[in-house]
Amino acid sequence: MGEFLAAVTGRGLVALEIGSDRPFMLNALRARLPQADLIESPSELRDVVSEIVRVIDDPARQSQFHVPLDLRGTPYEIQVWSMLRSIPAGETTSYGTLAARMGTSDAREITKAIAANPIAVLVPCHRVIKTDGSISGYRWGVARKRELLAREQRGRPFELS
DNA sequence: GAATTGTCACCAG
DNA sequence: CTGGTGACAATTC
Repeated sequence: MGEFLAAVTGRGLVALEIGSDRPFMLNALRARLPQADLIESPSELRDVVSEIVRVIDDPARQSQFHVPLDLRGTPYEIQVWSMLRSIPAGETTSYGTLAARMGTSDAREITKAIAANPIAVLVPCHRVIKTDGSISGYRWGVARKRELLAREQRGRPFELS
């Protein structure tokens, strides 16, 4: 899937990026949290990383605990991200459906909020696809979105029409 | 699948 | 204000 970059604050996980260029990802992180003093400490992230690995490796199995998330965004974005977290593994929704649940008819408002999601996988924005069922875009590459969905579908292959 | 059209918040100029 | 632009949607071939 590529390299993962996880970052936590005192409140919880604040970023989870996927990519291939470590220095570039670090720069992006610094750009997003200019005030932050970055400390590399793999040992302190051990629990977080193990949960991420578990969610990716075996999405069907419910994860044993939840890493607290330090969601930073507009209230609207945070509300959208919370909805995403209620989508179970193996299921998908469309932008339009979420829009309706938020009371707007414009799927693009939702799209923007979702696209701003800083926490890959644990905020499952990859479970949102187009109304016709086709895979839409993904900040971290459509190929990764497809891979994540394929892994989640694998756990429940008989629900595919 | 691909192409076309409708549509609208957002942003740069 | 104008024009370009989307992690969209509905329709059509």
